[in-house]
Amino acid sequence: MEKTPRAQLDRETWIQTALDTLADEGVTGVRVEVLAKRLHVTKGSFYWHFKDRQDLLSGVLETWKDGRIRDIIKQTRPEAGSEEAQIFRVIDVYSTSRNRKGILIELAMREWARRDEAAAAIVEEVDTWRLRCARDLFLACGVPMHEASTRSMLLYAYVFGVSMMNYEKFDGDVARMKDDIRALIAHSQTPLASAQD
Amino acid sequence: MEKTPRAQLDRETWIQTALDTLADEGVTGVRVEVLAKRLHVTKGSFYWHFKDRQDLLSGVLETWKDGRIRDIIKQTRPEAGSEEAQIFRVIDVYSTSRNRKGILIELAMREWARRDEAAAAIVEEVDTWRLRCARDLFLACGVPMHEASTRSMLLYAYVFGVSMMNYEKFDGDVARMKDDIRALIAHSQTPLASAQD
DNA sequence: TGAGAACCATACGGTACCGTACTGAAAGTG
DNA sequence: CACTTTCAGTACGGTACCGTATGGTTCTCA
Repeated sequence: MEKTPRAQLDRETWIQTALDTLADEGVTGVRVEVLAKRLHVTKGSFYWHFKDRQDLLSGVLETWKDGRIRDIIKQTRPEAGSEEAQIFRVIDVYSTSRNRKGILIELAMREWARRDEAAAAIVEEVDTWRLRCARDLFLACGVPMHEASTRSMLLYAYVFGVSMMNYEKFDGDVARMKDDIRALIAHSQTPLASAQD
Repeated sequence: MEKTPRAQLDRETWIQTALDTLADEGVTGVRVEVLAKRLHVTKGSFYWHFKDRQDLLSGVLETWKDGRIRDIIKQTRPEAGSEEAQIFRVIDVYSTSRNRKGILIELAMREWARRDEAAAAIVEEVDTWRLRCARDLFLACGVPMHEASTRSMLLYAYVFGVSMMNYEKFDGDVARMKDDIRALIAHSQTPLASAQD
């Protein structure tokens, strides 16, 4: 991940390392000298590429925003007939244990946004894109406008919320519960059909 | 809130101040000298009441756990006939902008739990209590077991998730959406009835 | 009232950061 | 080959913490 002892670093490498650290430790954990140690250089390098720590953090925000918006557009690109599968996929991206790093970054960004105006603006922009794209999928499924808005909101609140819970000791069949919840969010009128078998 | 210049402090006061700071700044923000400044004393006081910073943090965890479990038990105490109202109330406690401080502490605890075993264990214990109590409410409404588990899980994932989102720019009628989501989570088979009017 | 306990202040050493100034090396360019 | 640009290292001052040691108050109660 971070070998190549003699290659020159660039802004992008620093930002990626900052994102890794952000996932593990939160914003307060992305510190100049810590990143430098992770990259096996000294901070002399850092202050060549960045004005100061805030400059790095701004770069992190931009990089994250661009990536998230690009991803959501790709995932919800119109594909007539497979809209429901796309909805399922959007749910799975952040609610299954795959993509653990993405989930951790997501949570760290929101923690950051609670205490920083700039981060809050970025998260709001990303959330708005996601909600609109998900709503369009519901609309393409024939769901009326207001209900489409409501379901996309429930969808994202659920995926972010579930990634924050510790439910291991609650119920053995978590997988089945998650399937049922996914169906409840995505389907229209007969939720929890699988609860009857 | 913190006047009374000559009153003696006790453990409880320090822990409450720590909880306030936790809500605002997260765990990394509860620092001994910062709390001391907030209480207008020096850390000489702190180290009389606590062995070290970790001792305080353990106290915070215990205090929070006890309060949350007491609250959830009170809120879900069997009241024949008003189970649905109780479910609504459980949703509202953490998904409306009232109780802002409680929500912030909740989020900070989960952030903490991601990086600390002890905090994770406490959050898991609290979550398990809440999920079980909510499930019992659904059972009292006549919902079958597995569906009751599923709905209580969706309930908490939603309330914690929505408290983390920035959706102001998405849809004007957030209040109506929240009502519909609440109905979708709580009611059985005809969700989003209000979407038809 | 005087001895001890309870509580807080002061002062200190140690660590982990940020940001700056300056030096040094390597790589590109005429 | 000089010469410049691009990058990284070293060294420094400053701040904000943690935890300890020790001393000073104020309260309690025999």
